[in-house]
Amino acid sequence: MFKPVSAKVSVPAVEEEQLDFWRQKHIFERTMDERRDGPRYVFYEGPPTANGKPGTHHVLARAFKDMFPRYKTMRGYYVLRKGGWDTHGLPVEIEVEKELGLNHKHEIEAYGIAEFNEKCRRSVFRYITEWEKLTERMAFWVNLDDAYVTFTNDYIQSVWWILKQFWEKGLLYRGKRVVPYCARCGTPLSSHEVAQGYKDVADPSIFVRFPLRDEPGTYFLVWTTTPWTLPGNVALAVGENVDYVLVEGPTADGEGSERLILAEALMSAALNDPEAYTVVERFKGRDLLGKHYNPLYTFLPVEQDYAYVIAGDFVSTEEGSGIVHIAPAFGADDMEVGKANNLPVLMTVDPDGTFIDAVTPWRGMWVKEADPLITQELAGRGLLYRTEIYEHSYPFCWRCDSPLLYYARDTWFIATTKYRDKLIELNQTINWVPSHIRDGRFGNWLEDLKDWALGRERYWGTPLPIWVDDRTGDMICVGSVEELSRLAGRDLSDLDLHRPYVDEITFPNPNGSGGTMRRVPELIDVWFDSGSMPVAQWGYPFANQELFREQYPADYICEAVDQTRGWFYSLHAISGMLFESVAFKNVICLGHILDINGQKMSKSRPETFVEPWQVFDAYGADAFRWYMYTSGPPGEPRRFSMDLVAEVMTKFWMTLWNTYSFFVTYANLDNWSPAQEAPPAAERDPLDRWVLSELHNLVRRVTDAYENYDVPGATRPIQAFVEQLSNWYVRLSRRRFWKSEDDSDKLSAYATLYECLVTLAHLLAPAMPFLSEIMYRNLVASVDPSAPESVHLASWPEYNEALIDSSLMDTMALAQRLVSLGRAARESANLRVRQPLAKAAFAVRFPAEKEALESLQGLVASELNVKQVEVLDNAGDVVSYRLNPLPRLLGKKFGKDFPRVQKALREGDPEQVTAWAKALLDGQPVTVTLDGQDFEVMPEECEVRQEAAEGYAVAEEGGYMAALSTTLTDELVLEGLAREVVRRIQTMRRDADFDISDRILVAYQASGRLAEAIQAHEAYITGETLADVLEEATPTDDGFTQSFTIDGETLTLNIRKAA
RNA sequence: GGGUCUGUAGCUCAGAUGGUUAGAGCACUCGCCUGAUAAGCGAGAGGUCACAAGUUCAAGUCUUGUCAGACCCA
Repeated sequence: MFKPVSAKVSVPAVEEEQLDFWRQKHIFERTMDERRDGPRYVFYEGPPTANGKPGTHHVLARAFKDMFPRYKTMRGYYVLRKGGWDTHGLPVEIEVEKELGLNHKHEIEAYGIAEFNEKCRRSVFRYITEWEKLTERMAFWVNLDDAYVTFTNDYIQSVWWILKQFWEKGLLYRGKRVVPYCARCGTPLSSHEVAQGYKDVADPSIFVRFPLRDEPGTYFLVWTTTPWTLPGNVALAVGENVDYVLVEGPTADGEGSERLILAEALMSAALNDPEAYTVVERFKGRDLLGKHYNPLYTFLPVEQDYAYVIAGDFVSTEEGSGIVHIAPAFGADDMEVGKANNLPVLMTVDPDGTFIDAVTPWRGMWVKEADPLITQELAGRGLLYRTEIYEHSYPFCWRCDSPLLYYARDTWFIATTKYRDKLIELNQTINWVPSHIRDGRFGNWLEDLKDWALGRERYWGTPLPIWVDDRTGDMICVGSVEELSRLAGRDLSDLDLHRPYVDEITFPNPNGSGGTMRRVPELIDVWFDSGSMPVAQWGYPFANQELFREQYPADYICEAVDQTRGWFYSLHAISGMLFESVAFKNVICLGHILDINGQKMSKSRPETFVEPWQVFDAYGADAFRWYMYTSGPPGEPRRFSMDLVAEVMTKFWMTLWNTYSFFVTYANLDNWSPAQEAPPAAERDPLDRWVLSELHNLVRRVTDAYENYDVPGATRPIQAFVEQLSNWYVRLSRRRFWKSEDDSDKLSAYATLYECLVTLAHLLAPAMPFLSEIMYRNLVASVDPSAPESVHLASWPEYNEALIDSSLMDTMALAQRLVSLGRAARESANLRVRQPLAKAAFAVRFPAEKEALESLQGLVASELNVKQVEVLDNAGDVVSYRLNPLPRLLGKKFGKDFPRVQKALREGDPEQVTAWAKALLDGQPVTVTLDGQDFEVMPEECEVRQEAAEGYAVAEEGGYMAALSTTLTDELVLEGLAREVVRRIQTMRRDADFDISDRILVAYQASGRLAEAIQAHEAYITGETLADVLEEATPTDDGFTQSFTIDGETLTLNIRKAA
């Protein structure tokens, strides 16, 4: 006996039961323990930060992370799933600053770095319980008890070790980098801080004349919105392929003429009075390269050559003049072309945002305040051409609201560019899903690789382990606590490796002749932390050397697509530079979750915001997960709402549940068990053979999809199969289960449906861990003591090629199509399905289909409730023909002539068409002659459509036709009425809440033809309704009584349970 | 400003290699069926396949451009 399964079910309740079972039996731990000798499959968990609540997008990522470890476990692999937490970085600091009401770095230092960092450490796990609850509830199996945590000394020490490897390879260096910088707060801002602070503002912008050194009276016309950067100017940039012009026009005072160089496309926008100028010469940007101009200012000494024209691919002809002023200290592009051309960096501004003393006219002045004064000063020298107001969006500090400056700071870099070719080469071996990421978003990023700016001037993070001699500048990179202890001359194994404690460690220069070594103030980028996890999660190389080797690199990782430049990159770069190996072999990049309107889901729009727990509580985790897998390609953004999960519930979860419930109900009634012998598959009913063929084909498809990391391919076909199983196989087989004789057909039906359900439980296990477990435990584990206790400990199913019969599958698809057409024909003639008809005739497209139809005629006949099924008879039933040449075949064959041939066949003379049609149906080729040219058409190249004669109800689609004979004999009418009576008794049984196996007594009173029908079909009616007695009698008060009118006849029925 | 991706019915999505009259599910209307079902079946309505040019006998599909959205970078 199986445990009874009610069709009514509370999904969250049954899922909670499974959670209890897994907890009590330690199933998750056992998925690893029992596979310990298996081959390794390695999954890396991209560490989330637990200082915010997990949301729907986390369910998405975790659902995708979970399925492959589960699948591979079922394939016999040992899959260690170590969790991890990302704990350092600015987002954590910002939370704590808010909490403490701190706004500036100096306030943090006044508060105390030790206390501040202690707050950070504690705040990291603020929502850890929420994360753990969510992870468990959705059944993401990852080991959180033994998770790696990036703030531990062991982790930091491994990161230090990596940095030291890079140091020894000469990859760590100090250089200048332009960063968005708030001068008032004295700190650079990270990109997400900058993104918060954009505002639309109107700034003054100016066009300035830069006089050519060798051509007096000629000027470059240059546009800028930041006059304060002009004292830092060292070059001008042009687009090499942009068209430029030299124009001549009047000077401002109208007393002479001057010559200006600017982009041709911008003449009308940039020139004061474009009509007044004439073009003297045209050239490309590249013709201007190297031309010198006289610098506007010379506040700082310069040794190398400068103040000439260079090429910049960022030069735009959308606005300005097409000639861009370059100040490497104050722009990222500027810095880059400056480096490339060996230009100086003129640092004219102090870190507090005021001009340095050397800039004498404006020394000590806040740069933005100096803007109008500089403009004035240029005007005084006749170099100002024009001023205007420019509206654009500009970033402001989100804390203090002052405008950010782009400002060059000294910082530490990793020379990733030295490994660029290696990283590109390694990337080619990674399987990216979707595949375009490899050479697109990620590949482009590697092509444009810049050195990794590693340093952060902050507090809560991994300290950069470089100590500098305060006298000689000698540097040491420390790679372990042991090494630091040795240098400091004392045991530091208990030292907290964070600031401020690590800053307090100083020591004399080990070369004996220097001063004191002190740590540099920087921390490192948190992305370096998470990218180090393949090594640092094990504390390698200080511990777990074996484990590391066995768990590197990862077979599979999965995160959202924004990690392309985040974790995916940091993993890849560190791994490539450290080991010249990839860190991961397969990766799925997920698109983002959007709300139902296609906008980013936000709590500020509560009507479209969905919390994960709402979904778990309403529909459970399986339906939630299933939606994520099946709703579209993984890399695409997906819209999300409760209703979409509800659809999964009714269309898939419930359909499968009820098929399962149906099976268990009848198997228990019949005392069936899987131990009972059933006929071999080949000897079973065609319906059984068909569904088994579909099943084994499904196993093949799903397995292939899993092997290719194709998630929709591993899930959507299961849904389609379940639909077929429920609405075709079970619906058509129902009678086989409730026939009372224990014959071999019934055993075949049970064995077939059982195999389908058990196989489905396995195929679904990685995607729907709950429902698959419920089914498996009841159908398998409860009856077979030797079977694994959980489906997640079981083996993945194998398919049997011999059972896959593609012609049977085609045949069944044809039968379904013809039945559907037959129903449409009934509809058109208003013939209800309960009314039996004498005949259904079909037109099919190919001779093979004729045989197929014949092999399933019983099934088609019973579905359509007709006595006879046949293929249309050309002689009698068909009145006309139409021809439909098939473009796929004939288009290629006839090329340009195809449209003419097509027209001739489709719209030709009816007599000719009939002759052609008959020939084609006989398998003969026909020849179409057009303008003396012959075109031979083979039977398979042209479809023949047939139209039925009078007396048929007809429906047609795509070359197929169903024709139902509409003539009703007395006999058919009586049979139809008997079915009406059966249906009404069945409805009454159900309304009376009888058990499906209860036997009943029926009394009736009926008029005319109804009475006749009941008498004629008494055995049929009693058999269908489990009636012991069917007698004409006056209804008593006993039992249930109801009256009906059917086709004008009256009927009163009384039913009660038999004793 | 640059890169990658996307745009097919009111909604969610399918539509190798160009080829018949562009499909499914949901939702809506009408009808049917029901000893498993939160169900099932049939019909109706709903599409200038974002737009425009081009290649081709033939374009949702290929090319180019434009527009819109998402993400990343600047």
